[in-house]
Amino acid sequence: MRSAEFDREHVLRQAMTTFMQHGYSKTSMQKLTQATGLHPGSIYCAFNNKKGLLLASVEQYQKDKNEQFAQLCASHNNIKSALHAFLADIAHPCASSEATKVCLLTRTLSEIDGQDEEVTQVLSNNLSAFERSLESVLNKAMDKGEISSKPSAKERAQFLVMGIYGLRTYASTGNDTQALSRLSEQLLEYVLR
Amino acid sequence: MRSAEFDREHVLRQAMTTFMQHGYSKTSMQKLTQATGLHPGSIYCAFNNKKGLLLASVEQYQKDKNEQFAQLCASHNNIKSALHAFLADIAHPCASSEATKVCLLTRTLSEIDGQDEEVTQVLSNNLSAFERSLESVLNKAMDKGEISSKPSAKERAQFLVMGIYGLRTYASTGNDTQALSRLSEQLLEYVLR
DNA sequence: TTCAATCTTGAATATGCGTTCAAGATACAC
DNA sequence: GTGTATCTTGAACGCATATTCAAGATTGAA
Repeated sequence: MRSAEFDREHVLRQAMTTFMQHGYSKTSMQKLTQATGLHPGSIYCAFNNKKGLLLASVEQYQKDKNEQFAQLCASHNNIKSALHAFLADIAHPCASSEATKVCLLTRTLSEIDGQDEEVTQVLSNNLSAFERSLESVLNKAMDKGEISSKPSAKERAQFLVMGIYGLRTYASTGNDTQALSRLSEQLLEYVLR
Repeated sequence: MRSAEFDREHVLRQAMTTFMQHGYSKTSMQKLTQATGLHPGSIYCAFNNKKGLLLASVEQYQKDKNEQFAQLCASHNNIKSALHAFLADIAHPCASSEATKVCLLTRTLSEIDGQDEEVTQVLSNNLSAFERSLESVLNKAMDKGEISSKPSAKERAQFLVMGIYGLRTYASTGNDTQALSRLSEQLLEYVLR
């Protein structure tokens, strides 16, 4: 026997960055071999094809984002400061030109829309899973009496998710940092009203 | 002499629909020749290249959207019903599977991001022009005393635009019509607060 | 040390793409 | 009616792409 030589997580993080930077279709296999250090044959052996590598990258992305979010929640003792930090983490890179300014899930979903049912499903599922995890955080805040129960956690979570999508797109139309942070504030104010 | 035989506006509307349906890079010249009825040579003669056809389509799209918006504003006597109708026009196709469910400007911007400076500029300019026209409508509503002047027209317009971007992305994650119209309501409520 | 199982390598393949261009068709001026 | 300027046509071109595969390299067990 002989085991694979590459570090799967490392490869997937390099791949996801490349996908975020150039989008799915403009990320050529050549770019992927350069970014990951793997040769075409190895990629095809480990992930079937380009789409397989995308799906594996998406899985890794979601895993990383979930961990980040859990840590962020653990390090704040009230929902307002937690979500404030969360939105700042989104808005700040948005105004920069880093690859991480976009969301792998929404960018790919928008690009792939109507082209591949499987990828669309996976992305949608991951996005709604994250909405539910926001909902659960809001529910906990209700239990602790930090926010009222009148607009339900679900409604709040939906509006927040919509706002995040909007923020990201808004940021891509030109980096008005001032407006972006003002919009984040207003969004948070409304969600925690 | 001899004049061109095709109807430019018709051709551009067919092209823009194709671009909205498949995205820029997956819209092949073959698809465009089928959709427009023009042969490759004619397209290259009239629009230089694929990118030129995109830019011309974007111009036509913006012109059409501006006309629609002006008519919509003219047919409502208060801002609330006007914007309500406007959001409904956005949200309803979003929940369907028509090509018009996406916005040519944002979809293309997201796909092209970081690849072509000229297209990025044109799209961003068009989007902020539309934000300003929303701002102007809000200003008129202030003059008529329909809304207070406290959150400025600019701030309201920015939040509304962010919300529209968010609505569109939210819609693309799965067509929960119920949630979509509820989100529209909340958005409107907050913008006209 | 030997051998076979497995992984790595990267050139080769087939396909689809945007673009060009020379030949043919057409319309208008005279 | 004739000539010419212009438009239309679509086959052909070069290029980039995703994918394959057979040869070479490496591992670990016997």
